Amino acid sequence: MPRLPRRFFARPTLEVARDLLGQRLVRVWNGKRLAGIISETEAYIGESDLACHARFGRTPRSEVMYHAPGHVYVYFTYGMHWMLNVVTEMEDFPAAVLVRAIMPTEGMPLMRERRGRPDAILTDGPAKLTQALGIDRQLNGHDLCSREAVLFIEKAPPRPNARILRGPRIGLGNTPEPWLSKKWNFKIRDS
DNA sequence: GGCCCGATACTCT
DNA sequence: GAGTATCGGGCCC
Repeated sequence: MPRLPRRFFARPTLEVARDLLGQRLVRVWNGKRLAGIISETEAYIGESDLACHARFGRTPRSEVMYHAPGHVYVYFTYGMHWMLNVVTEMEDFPAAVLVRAIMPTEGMPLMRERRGRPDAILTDGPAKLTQALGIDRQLNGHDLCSREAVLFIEKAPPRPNARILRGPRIGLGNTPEPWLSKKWNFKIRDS
């Protein structure tokens, strides 16, 4: 299956977040493929979105969100976790989709080694999947659409039985309304 | 299944 | 100095 082209990401963030569900996230590590089907995403859109890291404008951390669509924004949080985001919309407009969960399909032995936990909880959270795939600061700013990418997203066959659930974003804590309640979280529920 | 809590270090008003 | 786009362990159903 072909890789998603840059124009896929150069669209409204909510559309990208929804359409990323069911696609295959691939990490190439030492020539081996680690992959999984994206099953949960979340949109963060612009400086006015008070849950978005660009709410303070262009800073060293948020810089990558202002880059061209198809780049990857990887950030560190809670003193120990890495989060994977895909930059969307047009260059200089800061927006991204957080990948919150994947269903593992390839390279599970290495994922198990990295996680040291049961298969059922290998990649079912944003920090779990980065640990399983070996994604950290080194990949911040990486271009998913370049020929030499070691991280990219492949178009996967449609999932006819998949239902898409929408809800509020997770873990926003003190974020004020209306941002707290925006239904910008998307997930697949297979039936 | 659920709730509570500590770990941990980086970001920025 | 405060807050954080989380996880896992301990505990209780």
